[in-house]
Amino acid sequence: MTSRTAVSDLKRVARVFHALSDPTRLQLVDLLRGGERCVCELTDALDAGQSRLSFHLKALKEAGLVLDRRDGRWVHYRLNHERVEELAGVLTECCAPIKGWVRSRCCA
Amino acid sequence: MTSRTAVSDLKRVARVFHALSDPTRLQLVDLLRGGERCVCELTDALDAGQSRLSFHLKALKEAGLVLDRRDGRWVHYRLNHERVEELAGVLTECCAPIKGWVRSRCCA
DNA sequence: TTGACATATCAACATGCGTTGATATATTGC
DNA sequence: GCAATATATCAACGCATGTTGATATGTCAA
Repeated sequence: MTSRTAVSDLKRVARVFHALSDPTRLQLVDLLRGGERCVCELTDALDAGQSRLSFHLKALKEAGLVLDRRDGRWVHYRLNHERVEELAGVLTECCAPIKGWVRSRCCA
Repeated sequence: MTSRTAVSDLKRVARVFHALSDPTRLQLVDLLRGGERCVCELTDALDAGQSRLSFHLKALKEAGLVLDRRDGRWVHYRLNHERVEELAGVLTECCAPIKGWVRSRCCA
């Protein structure tokens, strides 16, 4: 046994981290901390092109980090707090050192 | 004021998240949770090419997520728990909804 | 000093990602 | 239905990233 985490899980987690690996998307997440926002609000706040925002919102949505809701001609996005919390948990686990884990010393 | 977080910070954070956006690197982080490991142990565990591992370890190192230590002809890598904890903090902040933040409704 | 070993770096390549501008798809009000 | 508005998707482009195999660097042992 070399690892305690399935590779398929790692791929999934990697995709979520990738969604957070872009400054524009982090700005979006930051804005959404304040609550639900429609795309036009986000476009104004970031002063970014419409297709560009749409691209990044899609990336966040596919990673499960945000949820959307159509309201008439507008679409509102909000943080998926559960998923963000889950991800924070993954990182917190890394800070807790594993005890009783047999060290395989290949080199002295 | 559109955001509460400086863009320069976002770029820095984005780079760290990017380091975690690859399954191989997540596997490395997972292995390092068990403590310090030399490169040959990691190469064995992942059954990966040597230059490939070196590439990914460099990425983690430049993101500040791991630290290295030369010991004779071997190099040992370990998690930088402080940095991982810091990143977990960034995510935890996102889960705490911001109160008293005036909503700018551009659309009803 | 020479040879073996551990690790890092490099060059070349293929693939993926983010940007932009154009077009498509709702939805509303007239 | 038609025009206007909000958002999504597409195509094309350039750039970054991950992989591989070859080479360089550093360290030890004989």
